[in-house]
Amino acid sequence: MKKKLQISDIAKQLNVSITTVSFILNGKAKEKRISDDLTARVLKLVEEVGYRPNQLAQSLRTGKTKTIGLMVEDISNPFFANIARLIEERAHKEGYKIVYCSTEDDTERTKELISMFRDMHVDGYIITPPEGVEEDIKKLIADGFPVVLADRQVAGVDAHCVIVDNLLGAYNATTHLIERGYQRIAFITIDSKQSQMVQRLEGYTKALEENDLEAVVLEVPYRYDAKQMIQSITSFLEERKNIDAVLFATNYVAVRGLEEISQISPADAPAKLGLVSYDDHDVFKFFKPTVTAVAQPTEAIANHVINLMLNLLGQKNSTLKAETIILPTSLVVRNSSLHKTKV
Amino acid sequence: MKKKLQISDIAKQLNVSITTVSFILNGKAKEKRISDDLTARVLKLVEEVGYRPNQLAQSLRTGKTKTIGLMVEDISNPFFANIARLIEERAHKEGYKIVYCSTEDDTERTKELISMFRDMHVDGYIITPPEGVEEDIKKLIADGFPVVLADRQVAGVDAHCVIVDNLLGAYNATTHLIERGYQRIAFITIDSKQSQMVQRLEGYTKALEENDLEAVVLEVPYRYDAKQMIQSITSFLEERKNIDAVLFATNYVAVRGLEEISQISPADAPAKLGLVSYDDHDVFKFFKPTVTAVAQPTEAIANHVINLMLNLLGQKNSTLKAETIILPTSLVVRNSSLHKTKV
DNA sequence: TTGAAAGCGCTAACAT
DNA sequence: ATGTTAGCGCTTTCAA
Repeated sequence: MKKKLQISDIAKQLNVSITTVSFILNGKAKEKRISDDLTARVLKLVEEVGYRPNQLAQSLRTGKTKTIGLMVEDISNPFFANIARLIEERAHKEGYKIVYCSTEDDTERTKELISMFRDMHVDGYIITPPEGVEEDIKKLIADGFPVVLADRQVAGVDAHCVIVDNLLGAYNATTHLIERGYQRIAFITIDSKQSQMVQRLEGYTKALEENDLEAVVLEVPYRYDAKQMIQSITSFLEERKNIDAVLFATNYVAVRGLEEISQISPADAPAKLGLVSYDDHDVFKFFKPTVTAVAQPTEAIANHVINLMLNLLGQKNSTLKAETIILPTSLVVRNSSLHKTKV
Repeated sequence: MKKKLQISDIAKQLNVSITTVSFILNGKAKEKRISDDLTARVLKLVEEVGYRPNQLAQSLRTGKTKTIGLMVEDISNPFFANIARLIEERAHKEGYKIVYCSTEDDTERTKELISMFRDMHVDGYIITPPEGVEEDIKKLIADGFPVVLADRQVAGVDAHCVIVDNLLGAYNATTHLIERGYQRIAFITIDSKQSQMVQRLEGYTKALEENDLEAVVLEVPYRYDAKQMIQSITSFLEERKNIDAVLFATNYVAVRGLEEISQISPADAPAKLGLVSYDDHDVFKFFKPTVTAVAQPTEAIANHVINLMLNLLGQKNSTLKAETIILPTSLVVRNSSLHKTKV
């Protein structure tokens, strides 16, 4: 076990004080008017012997860990995985580490994770909040921590936030289906009061109302496992044979729905049933027919989130006024939403 | 900003010394024969005021962070995402935090991540190593850190390791295709010398040799993006029209391959071409025909990995003899590998 | 049974 | 321009 070097070892070898080394290492050489020569020698030795400051000591002393906590709903969902990857990349470039985890949209779990992050002394929090964590987030903000919410808002919490125009996205998707001749369009979503879900429902409803069509909504409990979800969707569709199109509120519900749909009647069901899903997904490119999706601008979301966070982190007091950034979605038209009669 | 409580605040309020509180908090009350009454009072106050010890200070003092570093190839690949989730769950129960990240099989990136983990003072390392990190891992072990390798071995490194029987898995998959009447079976893999890939190739080759069939291998550069990969697979298949089955060495190559195959001739190509992929994937259930896969026992892998790690962590000296655990795979037979003539 | 005090390795105010 | 030194908040030895 190679003994860990300390700053005192460096200082001793060069016959200078610890302070001097510390200043140089922290880029304060100029400011403290330390000779260029000495600065160079210190840096050279540090490099040679591979000295690395003890981060724990640094953090204990400065109160900063250079770490950002990132909590997404589910890191194995490509939508969140992508955003996480992009955020991490930027953060690293700026000298921040990211520690991330999945909330699984579980209130208790999320509270624990927030508490864990506090214990770890992360410098900032990026969160896709489930329901029921309003108070915890308010507390975070009240305690002066930089907080950026992503993907969804939290009512009554004045936090920086990056979301997409969910209402418009769902509205456009629905309108698209109507334009292609579909008339009995169902909306299959989960039983969540999260802002993004509520807004999608509103967009769907609005489009139908404008066209004097009737809304048919199935809310599947979020906690249902794959099998239960499929079952639920099955009986819903069974009982409403006249439905001619489905808009799924989110990709994982759509994936379950597709499993179901491809089983009912592998050959012709997809042909008869119009399909659109919120959130794109790899599977959609493989399904027959390929599935139309409301794609979210993951890159833009990630960029705005990390920019906001870095700004807050740069601030002395995180007193910037809370800013909500709303990004547009785009409709990726594939084969599952062609004109009804054309199929 | 609520002021953070310290251990001294607790001590003061109860008129006892810091030491006493510390002992009690660390479960040494009995050992130090502190009165049950006092113990109870301290615990009660701690609970009431919500005191939480400063982990940074604790770690600095004890040299332990109760954190395990987990580096997988790609956290957004369901295979790794699953393993990571299971490991994290167990680790939490044992009081450990997991900080994870993706190596993307990039040597330099991995070295940096190892170095980052060292800086963070993680207590143990779980790694799916890319090529070229032998020395870094040896160093970790030499320096006395608990290290567990997963999914692949590293030649010349005597580390604890959990893998599957890749040779047998590929052998069985190939034999399965042969039994169903396929004769010109290609193996599409990536140009990696990682143990698991080499072993899969060996299994494929062995099965062919035993049946006097000829091996036809395409090695796609790992660095290729989706488009390049597809292109590479396209020309390979174009030039070898007589191929009647393909064994993909890993799921993401298979996904690219399927994109290609479904495009060449959406209708009949899949029917004529036998398909099996190493690693299961959601997409395989949706493809027409559904794709046969060599499934890895993710749960067992995760369990063995975390058990090994916890054992090492419990040890005073990590001098346990390095142990390699080899788990069996299973063949999930779907429609893409039915008997050739039956299709 | 409990307490005083010495660090863990670093930063930065203060002194020179 | 560089050095001395007091902590950051905790654990643990040694003493009482």
